[in-house]
Order: sequence, then C-alpha cells, then structure tokens
Amino acid sequence: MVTSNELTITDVAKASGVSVSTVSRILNGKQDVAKATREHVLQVIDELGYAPHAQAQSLRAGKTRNLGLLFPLKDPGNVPYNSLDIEFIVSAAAAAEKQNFFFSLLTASVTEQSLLNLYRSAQIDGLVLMQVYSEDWRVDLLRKNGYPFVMIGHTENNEGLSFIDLDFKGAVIAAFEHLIRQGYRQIAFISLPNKMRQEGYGPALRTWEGYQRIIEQYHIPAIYREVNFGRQEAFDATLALLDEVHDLSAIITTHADGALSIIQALNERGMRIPDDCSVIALTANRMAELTTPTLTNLDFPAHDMGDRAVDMLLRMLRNELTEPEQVLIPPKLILRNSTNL
Amino acid sequence: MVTSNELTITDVAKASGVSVSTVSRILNGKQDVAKATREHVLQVIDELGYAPHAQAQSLRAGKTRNLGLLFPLKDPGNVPYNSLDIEFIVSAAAAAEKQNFFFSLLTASVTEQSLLNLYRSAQIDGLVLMQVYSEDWRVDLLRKNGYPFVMIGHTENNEGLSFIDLDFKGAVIAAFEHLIRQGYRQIAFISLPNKMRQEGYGPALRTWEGYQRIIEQYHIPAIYREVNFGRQEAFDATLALLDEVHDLSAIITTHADGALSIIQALNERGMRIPDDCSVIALTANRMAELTTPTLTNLDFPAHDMGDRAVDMLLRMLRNELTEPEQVLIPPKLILRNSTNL
DNA sequence: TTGAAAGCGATACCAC
DNA sequence: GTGGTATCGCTTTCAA
Repeated sequence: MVTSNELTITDVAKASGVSVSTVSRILNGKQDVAKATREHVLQVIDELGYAPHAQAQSLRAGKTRNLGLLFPLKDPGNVPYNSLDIEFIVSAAAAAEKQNFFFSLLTASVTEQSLLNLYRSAQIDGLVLMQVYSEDWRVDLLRKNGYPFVMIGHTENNEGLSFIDLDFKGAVIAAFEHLIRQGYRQIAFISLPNKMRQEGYGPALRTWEGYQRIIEQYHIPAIYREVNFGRQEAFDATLALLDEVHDLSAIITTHADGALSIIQALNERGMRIPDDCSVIALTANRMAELTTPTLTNLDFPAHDMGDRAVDMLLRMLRNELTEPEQVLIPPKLILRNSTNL
Repeated sequence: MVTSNELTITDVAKASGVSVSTVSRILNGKQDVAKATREHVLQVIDELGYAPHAQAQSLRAGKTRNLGLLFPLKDPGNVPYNSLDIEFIVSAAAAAEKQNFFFSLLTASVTEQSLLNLYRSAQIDGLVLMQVYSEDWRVDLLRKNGYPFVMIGHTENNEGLSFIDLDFKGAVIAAFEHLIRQGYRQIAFISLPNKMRQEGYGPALRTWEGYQRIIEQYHIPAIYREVNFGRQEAFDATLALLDEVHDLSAIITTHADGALSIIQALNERGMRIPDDCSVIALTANRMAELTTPTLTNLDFPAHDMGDRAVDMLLRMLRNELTEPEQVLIPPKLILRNSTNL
C-alpha cells in the first residue's frame, strides 16, 4: 500500500497521463469522459490512495459542507447537562453525516461578532440553534442577515423561521389534567428557574403558561417552586414542599433529571411513590425507565428532534424549503410506575 | 450596520486604499505596518464587517484547524449512550474551541478508506479516538501513516502513542478490596458483555483481568454475569443472580448506567441497599449522586479526560510533544450510600 | 473527449 | 512600510 501524503489532483493527472481537468471531471462523476480513461484514472486514484482536498473544493464551490450546533456552556467544567442534551447533539451529528456534512459542536458562548463570523468566514453553511429564548438576539441577528439556520425551540415572532419544538405548554397541561381527572388536587409543580422565565427562556416561559392555565381553569391550589438546576436544589425544594403542604399527593416537574432528586427526597421522607405521592416528569424516556420506580413522563423525543432539525436545515440549504417549516410536537404522556393506574 | 455578504480581502483593500498584502499583514498582526495604516484598515474592516475566509486561510496554510472525535454509533436511533459519553464529547469540544479549533463530532462508523480520507482530504488535523480495542485496526492504520491522533483508551502495544485512560483493572480491584476488607465475600460482578471482551474492547478486557486477579488472590467465589447493554439486561441479570446466590451481599458493576437497573432489581426483590446488598458502580459522579440511594462509585473523570485528550492532541499538532504522553488515571473510590461505612 | 488557463480568498516572498 | 505576484488544490469555462 502506498502511504504517501499530500497527494494532489496534479499528481493523479501526471500518474495517469491525463490532464487535471479530466481527473476533476472523473472525480465529480461527469459523463463526458471516455470509459477507458475513467477506469484507468480511477484505478490510479485507488492505487495512490488519493482523496480530494476538501477545503480546496469548498473554496472553489463557495460552500463549506459544514454545519454547526450551538450548545453554549454557561459554566464549562460544571455543566448542567441533562439526559436530553446528548440525544440532541448525537442525533444532529448523525443526521448531518448521513448527508455528507461535517458537524461541529460549538460550546463557546457567542457574541454578535463571533456569530456573524461563523458565516462570514465560511466556517459553516448553516446553524442549529438550541436554548432559544422568546426574544433572542441571535435569532434576530441571523434573520436580519439572511443566514440559514433552524431552531430547536422557537421565539415569540417566528415569521419566516423554521423550527422544531416540543409543545411545552401542552405538555404541562396534559400532565396536570391526567392527575386532575383522577381526582388529585394537591399537586406541586417543580419548574425551571424563575430567572430563566424572566429572561424569556422558551420552555421556562411556556411551561409556566401551561401551569397558569391549569390553575385558573381547575381552581387547584398553586403549589409550586421554581428551582435552579442541581441535585441539591431540586432535593431541597421537594423537602420544603412536603413540609409546607402536608397532604401533597403528586409532583409534576419540568426538570429533566430533577425527577431523580425528587424521588430521593420522597424516599428520605419515607413517602411511597406513587401511593403517597405520584410523580410526573418531562424527561427522556431512557431516563424515565431507569429510575425506581420508573417514571411516568412526558415523551421528549430529543433524538428525533435533532434529526429533523438537521434535515430541515439541509433542505433549506438546498433551497428545497420554499416556505418556513414549523413543527410543534404534541404532548404525549407515557404511563409508568410513578403514577397510579 | 452593513450586512453585505461575501466580502473578501480585496474589498477591504480597495475600501481602505491599500494593497491586499497590507491588509493581510494587519489581519495577521505583523508588526511592519505603519500605525496609522493599521488603525485605518482595522476601522474599515470593522465598518464593513469583514471576516477572513477560513477555508482559504486553511488552504494556504496547509492546516485545517479542525479536530475530529470518533464516536461511532453502532445502532443510531437506539443508542446505548451512557452518562459518561456526553462528558467526553462536550469537554473535548470545549477544549478544542478554547484553542480556536473547530471540533467535529463523527458518529458514522469508519472504514479504512474513510478514516484515511479524513486526513488526506484535509478535513481534520488530528483525531481523538474513543472506544479503543486492545487490537485496533484504526490505531494501527493511523500509526502506520503517521497521522496525529490521541486515544481515550489504549491498546495492547502503545509504543509511540499518546493516550489518556482510566485504570480499569485497578478500579475493579479497588472496588472489590474495599468490600473484602470489610468482610464481604458473596460479591457479584456484573460486567460488560462477553462479546466485547472477546473482541478485545479495552475496558471489558481490563476490568475482567482485575476481576480474575481478585478471584485468585482472595479466593472469593466467582459470581458474575457478563451482560449486554440495556436496562432489561442488567435488571434480569441481577434477578437471576439473586435467585442463584441467596446470600449475595454486594454487587459491583462496570455498567455505567446499569447500576440504575440493578437498584431497580434489588428493590423489586425487597432488598435494602446497602443493608441487604451493597452496590458499587463504575459511573459518572453526576449519576452516582442522583440515584436512590446515592451510589458508591469509582470516580470516572470523563470531563477531565476529554479535556486533557484534546489538549494533548493540540500539543502534538504544535510539535510540543517530544515524546508520547501516556496517562493512566488511578482508581478512586467515592463512598456514598449504597455501601456501609 | 480532452487540455489549458482563469479564479476561488488568502499568505508570503521579493522588490521597491 | 508597502505593493505585486506566485501559490495552496480544485472546478469550470473555453478551445481544440
């Protein structure tokens, strides 16, 4: 096997006694090449172990064949990952690769400058945005500049934008209605940090809206805590709720992995799940199946969402998306052992 | 704000009335430029919103400033992620970005061709390899071709190679010795699939070696199951063990998230942890803190490992690594509530 | 069916 | 201190 490096199309041309143009045509599968020439050159390419220089091709083509996923880490080193994140990331990566795109994971927090420069400096053709806020300067900026991107999440004004998101409001409503229908009324809501809601973080905002709607419509008592990320926070909040509301009979949470801490707290107080207290979480199915007891959860098809987001973006780049595609996934409750019936 | 696209260095040169060379010098921070010129050009660049074309720079420089992480998915769509994987991925991405490298997540399974082509086609400067086998054709191939890479994991013959890995053998030994020292003898070992060991998957192999060593040295009964990934598998294996060994007093597992299923199974049988049965797992600290009860675990500093692997690779690319760097992280047992004392 | 040459956007050498 | 120009590897007219 020949192991030499740094082969160029010129080397291939020389080695096969044809011109560079001809080699290029063959590489690009053009049809106007004599069969014999093609076969010969392909064999030379194979023997030499030549592969075309991707960056040179990109430069020439004016496209990078690179996608980016913005996954900003607020505090690298101590990251509030949850079990959903890896599904988004890996599924998006796989989807991009399937269509021969490179996929870059971008974890640094972006500035207006650095965001625009991703496109201007031709590092990427398009972007998947996560952690989208209701008013999101990144979205405004990209829209204004006409740069291609899709969101996992959505903003207040989504005119002209493509996205895929879970119906968070509907999800919370579905969870509550399930319990209310069974006669539960003392239901606590453990939700995302108040700060995130104030800042307009989509899921924080919309789960809250769902909760308000439930409170008003069914006149159940407003028992809730908006808690920060972290095991201890969810744990403490649960204990505090149990102290405060002695006849608490269920907890619904939008903290993906916080459900685990809630279970810990209930155990700590000797409360049996679901007999003394039911639990419903908005978390990955994978995680919901691993807890003891298994969790009744709102389906969160993160894998599917990542996959579809990238697919959407690629169609956009190919101009196959004549109008914006906006997908809101309806809530789906999956019953397991943390609730009765 | 000017939002025009597709600006080139020539546009900047024209707009500021200097030559392309001068703009290039300024972009690259060379010192032989008049202060006035520099300031003027920088201002023009700012006004125009110009950013140099990364691919063109790469082409010229002969370097891509791209790193790749190989994270092959055997069965996309139904992926056996565990809580460690995201830490590897995200920490590696963050480390690359910190040094201004793009970071690509590669989930497709590679062939000899496609692996070499990553380098030949100049898509990446270097690679981080995960899921390394004791005999690993990828490693052999890259070594033979002299392509830069580092491993998270290691092979049988690591001559000339750089890697960072956990001391899996030592970890298993540490876990057993901890229990044996306290008088436990009926300890079950729930380990990685036999198939992976046969295939020479590093962690499967070395945890097994650790176990053999313990069996021989302490003459404890060989109670073990090599189980496939998946909730059900670990769950069933645990139940089977409990049926088989009535005085089972502890379980040690190398299945990162399998510990959760083991807990489920013990609960199912009404066994209290740790009083009736202790559990020690080789899993992420983050996960160990979330279970009920919290898990005594072998520290698995995945975040740190991803970070250091990329750092190693970047030093290699800068030729700062005069000789191979081989890091084996010593085992560290973190006591929590799934064991006594 | 094939080849020569221009050009993608940037850098660096060599003049001046 | 500054500008002209060859060059990185490839694709694509345009001619032959």
